[in-house]
Amino acid sequence: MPAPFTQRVYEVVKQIPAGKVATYGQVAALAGSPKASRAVGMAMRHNPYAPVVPCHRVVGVNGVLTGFSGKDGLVGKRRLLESEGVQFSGEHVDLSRSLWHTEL
DNA sequence: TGATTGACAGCGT
DNA sequence: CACGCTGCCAATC
Repeated sequence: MPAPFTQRVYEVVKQIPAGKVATYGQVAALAGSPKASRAVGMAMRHNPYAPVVPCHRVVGVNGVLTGFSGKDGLVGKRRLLESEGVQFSGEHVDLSRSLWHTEL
């Protein structure tokens, strides 16, 4: 049983709609700690709730697909996100169009 | 049980 | 505009 914070992160990430992405900082903030972005990454890496938690929809601060499952694997997930409707700009997500608007 | 690392983010130089 | 340092939370050794 991981920390309650991890569970909160899991619930937040779970709520990310298809075609959009959220940053670690955003998820961490919604989880209750804006500075716990690293802990969010930890939770995603271990992903004890996979595949319930779409960790591929969680990106870095600039929408950079960092981590996940290997550098090469990012390419495939990038296409997957595009299939969901996420707009990509080169090696990063177009946050201007596909950043998850949590305030809705 | 204690110390270090890790899928990050923000501010300063 | 690019690079470096610090702060935070959780997990692993």
